[in-house]
Amino acid sequence: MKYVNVVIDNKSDSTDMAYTYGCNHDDVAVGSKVYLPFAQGNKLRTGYVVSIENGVDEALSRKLKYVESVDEDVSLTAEMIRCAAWMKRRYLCRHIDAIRCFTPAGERAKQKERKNPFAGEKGEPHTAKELTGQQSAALLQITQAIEAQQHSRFLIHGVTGSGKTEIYIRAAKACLRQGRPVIILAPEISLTGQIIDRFIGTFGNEVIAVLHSRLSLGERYDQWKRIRDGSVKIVIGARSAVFAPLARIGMIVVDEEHESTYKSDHTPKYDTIEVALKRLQDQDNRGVLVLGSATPSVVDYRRAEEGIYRLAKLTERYNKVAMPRISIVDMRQELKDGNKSIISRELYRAMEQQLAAGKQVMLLLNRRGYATFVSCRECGYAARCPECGVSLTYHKGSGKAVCHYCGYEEDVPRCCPECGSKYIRYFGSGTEKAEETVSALFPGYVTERVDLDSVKKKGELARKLRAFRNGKTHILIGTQIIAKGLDFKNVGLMGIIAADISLNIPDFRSPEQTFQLITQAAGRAGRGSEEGNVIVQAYSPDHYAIRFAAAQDYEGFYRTENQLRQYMEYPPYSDLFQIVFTSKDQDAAQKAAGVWHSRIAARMKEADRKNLFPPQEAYMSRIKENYRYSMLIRCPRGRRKEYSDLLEQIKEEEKSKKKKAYTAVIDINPYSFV
DNA sequence: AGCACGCCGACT
DNA sequence: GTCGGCGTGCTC
Repeated sequence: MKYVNVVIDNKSDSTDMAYTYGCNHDDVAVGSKVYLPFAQGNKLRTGYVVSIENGVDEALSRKLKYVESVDEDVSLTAEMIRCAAWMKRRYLCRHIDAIRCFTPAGERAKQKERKNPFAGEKGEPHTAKELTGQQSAALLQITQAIEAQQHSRFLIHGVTGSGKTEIYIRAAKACLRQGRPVIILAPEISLTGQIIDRFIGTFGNEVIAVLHSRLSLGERYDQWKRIRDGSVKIVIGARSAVFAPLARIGMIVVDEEHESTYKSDHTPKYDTIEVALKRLQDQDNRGVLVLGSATPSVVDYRRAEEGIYRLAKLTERYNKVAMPRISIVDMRQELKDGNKSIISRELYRAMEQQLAAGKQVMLLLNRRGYATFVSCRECGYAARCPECGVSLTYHKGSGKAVCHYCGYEEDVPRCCPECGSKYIRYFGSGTEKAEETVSALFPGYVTERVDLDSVKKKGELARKLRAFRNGKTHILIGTQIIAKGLDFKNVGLMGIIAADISLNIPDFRSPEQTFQLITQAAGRAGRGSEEGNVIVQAYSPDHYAIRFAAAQDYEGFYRTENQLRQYMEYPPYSDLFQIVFTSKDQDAAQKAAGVWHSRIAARMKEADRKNLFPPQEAYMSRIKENYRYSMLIRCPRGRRKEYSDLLEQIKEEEKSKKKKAYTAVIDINPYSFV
């Protein structure tokens, strides 16, 4: 007889703990999925074994119940259970929510036979390319680490077209030689076709599982089983593929590591790179982490500087293709010269020229988020919080400009405080008109728009991209969706309509995101043999993010941004904890936020109170009939445990409360603050 | 979260 | 009597 500690799979906060059961099944182990009686009634519930004990005390043994059966089909490994326990603490989520990340979706469909969706895919036949000196040097370090079977971490900083995929493939080969599987993560699997083709071409589809959002529940389950049973050696997928049921993982690659999609926005709100690191550090894996990006996040580049990652730089492009030419258009000057259109004269001329020469044009409309900011079209002034440095957000109701971090607010000025101009506006809307404007300006050419609204229908995105690839569409207007990873040979020009939109989103990362966006977008132009052109339109063309992006100077941008982060105490020099309170009852949400605020304050040392920002009504204050209040805590570097313990204690106290009229959701280092 | 218990009013 | 409404409290 064994005694097993089990986490029950239900949706309650108050049962978020391990319960001890007796178990007479020999095959039970840490990670086993078990069926057992729980609470009243004799219906069987599901649970997962998180630890095993030799005995229990007398009081416990009196109320002990027994595990009814063990489901060997879908049991997890001890390594997964260790990772889930770590996630529970790190992201302050329920234990079962962390465990569920590792379990197969779509079990209900598991009886049915389904075809293997990749069967018959040939992929691009692998042609071994000659590596550049820089590629060889990076690869050598990585393969040495793989062969030593030691945990280590790499950050590959490689410009677009420098051949990162080739390194991933050869490193994967080294892993497979050791008999160890690999995980390849990509920000969005629909844009990863070329990488998948090359992997299938190299390794064959029998050993590869591609996980993507279009898989049905049944297909998902089948893939999970293939991976768990050991026939799959390479898993390719978006962030959730980091939970793939592999044993002895040799390597996890995180391609385009700076992308925000690696941060989950659902519970648990995990950071994929942190989870990958945790799994690879485990004694059962001891694998290698490889991050790759042309524009590494400031946080990760700093870690490389500190020696937490080994840095490999790839500065040469394959075939010595020239980097694109980036020019900046000062939109303030356009206005002064009487051009009120969203298309500058320079962009118009360049489009005309490229289209006449038979080239295609892409226009990027980075209409991100819902927040509108206050800015002056004449001098580029944008209202910012004097304390937090982030853009102030315009609130229609009160007519005030508000800081989403600390709650600072001021009246929206009637004219610009810098130059006195009356052209001070609430920016952020009106960009929908771009398609209309462009179609009107270029009536002889076919224009299409690609954004989340226009490609909701299945297959719509693929159809539009195909039309552009075939040359049926001449001008493609789109949101971020078109800036990433796509590879069109005939694009002669990429125009960024309003770079200030991403520069002024109310987030400390806005300069970083702007730099990344311009750099990534620039990578879309001139993928063929010729040099590409990029035009960046901005009202604040002198901003360092835009200047360094145009100069294609990552290091310069990083040094400036890193200094600012240090000065302002933003990540990597702190972690930001966000707590969002939601309730159908506005009063209850507001009250809860106030109660948490004073409780946290009471537990903090006086010197730390400056890191606790007062709760405020969330900008999207009513989503689906719920009222939302949010609160931000800045956790200084090195004190993460202390701060999360504090929050865990408050969560624990709340758990025992009779009934709650609100829900509190904690997000560690969130990607959106609105 | 479920589910049962129990305390109350309404109905055979 | 006893059926069922939902408020309360517990789950190894």
